[in-house]
Amino acid sequence: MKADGSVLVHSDGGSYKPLNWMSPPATLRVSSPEEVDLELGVVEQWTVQSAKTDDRLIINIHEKLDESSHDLGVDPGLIKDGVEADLQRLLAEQIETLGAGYSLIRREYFTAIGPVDILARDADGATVAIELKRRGDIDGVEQLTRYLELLNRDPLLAPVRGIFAAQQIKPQAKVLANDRGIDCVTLDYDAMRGVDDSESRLF
Amino acid sequence: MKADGSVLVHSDGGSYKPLNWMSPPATLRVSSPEEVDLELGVVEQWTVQSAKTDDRLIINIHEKLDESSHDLGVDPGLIKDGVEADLQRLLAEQIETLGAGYSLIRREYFTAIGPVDILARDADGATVAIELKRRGDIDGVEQLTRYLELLNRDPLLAPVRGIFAAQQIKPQAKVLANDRGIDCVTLDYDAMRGVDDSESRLF
DNA sequence: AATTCTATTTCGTCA
DNA sequence: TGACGAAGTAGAATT
Repeated sequence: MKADGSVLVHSDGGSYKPLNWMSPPATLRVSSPEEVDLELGVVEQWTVQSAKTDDRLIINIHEKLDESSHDLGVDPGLIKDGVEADLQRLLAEQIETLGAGYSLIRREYFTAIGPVDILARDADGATVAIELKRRGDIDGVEQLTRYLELLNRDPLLAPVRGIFAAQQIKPQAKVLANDRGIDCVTLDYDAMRGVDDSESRLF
Repeated sequence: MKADGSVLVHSDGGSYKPLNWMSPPATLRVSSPEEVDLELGVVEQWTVQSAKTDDRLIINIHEKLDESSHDLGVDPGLIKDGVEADLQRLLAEQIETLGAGYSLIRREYFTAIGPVDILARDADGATVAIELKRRGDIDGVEQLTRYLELLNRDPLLAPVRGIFAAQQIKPQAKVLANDRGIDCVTLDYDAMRGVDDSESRLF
């Protein structure tokens, strides 16, 4: 039973799909043989009632092997690493994708308002801040703009150019970026991964 | 962890789908900080390796709240009740679906070689054995044939006719049934359920 | 918020 | 056993 009232009935094998279940939100009512007339051999009956619909899951428990409950606190949610992070790693490794003579300064360059995805140097030695997104939207351009304002106040770095790199850039974002003097680069993830994987391929 | 080596990582909410998992068959290797250099705060690392592919799921465990293991024996598998059982209950209640003057003797009439789904009496008082299937296949006809042979040896019941009832009957099964003098009846589950539900409907 | 589309899908059915 | 489609799909991306 999960904190939201959902209940999963699993077998001791097979896939991740339960034999049966009740989706949240739901409430559990436990009945003992003293309260309710249960089938012989049933020590407890669980009635899991969906809060939204009239669906209910009724579980007859014949034997209890173990019982324990733990408050796991607020669910931090699943953070999927691997897509944007991969893209960042690949671009850092293949920084010359952006142009000949580019060199990496560092990934995740921390600033007061957050980390810049990639900080690099172009062929002329000028600093370049790169914002990476899987899909390039206006939000990303705004974010990069804020970083650029901040970085350009640092005399050791200024002047800092911006590059907005994504697998796909929305027309609106492209217009906004150009308006602010930010270059746009469309990345070919498959090609980049191909270059990266070449050494581990069999043929 | 299930008996087949599969591992599910669940959050304390959300649906039945795990945050991450490894499908069976798989093997688990547990590493402690003494054996392997683990990140700070990680007390144990689980490596779940798929037996078929090179996929592996690596889990860093930061805190153990509880740990227990139970041998649940051979998985009896999921038996879905409600479809064939429902059909049997409905037909027993609406036995006249088979013809005017039919009456129920009993459901699940036990014999030495297994239970006959429904035993009834027709308008002429003759005994009728009914085999129910969702989809009528040759197997079902064979099964009913065996029951009929047995039942017809009982002088109190003989002669016993057979009816093969299903929502859908395969042409091959129909031919075989006719050849053995067994009648075929196609059942309309929705219509039968409609009749049954009429009293519990709001309008 | 509603809709469309993908999935380490899983699971059943049919050929 | 493999192909094909449905799922109480779930979950993400898009409108």
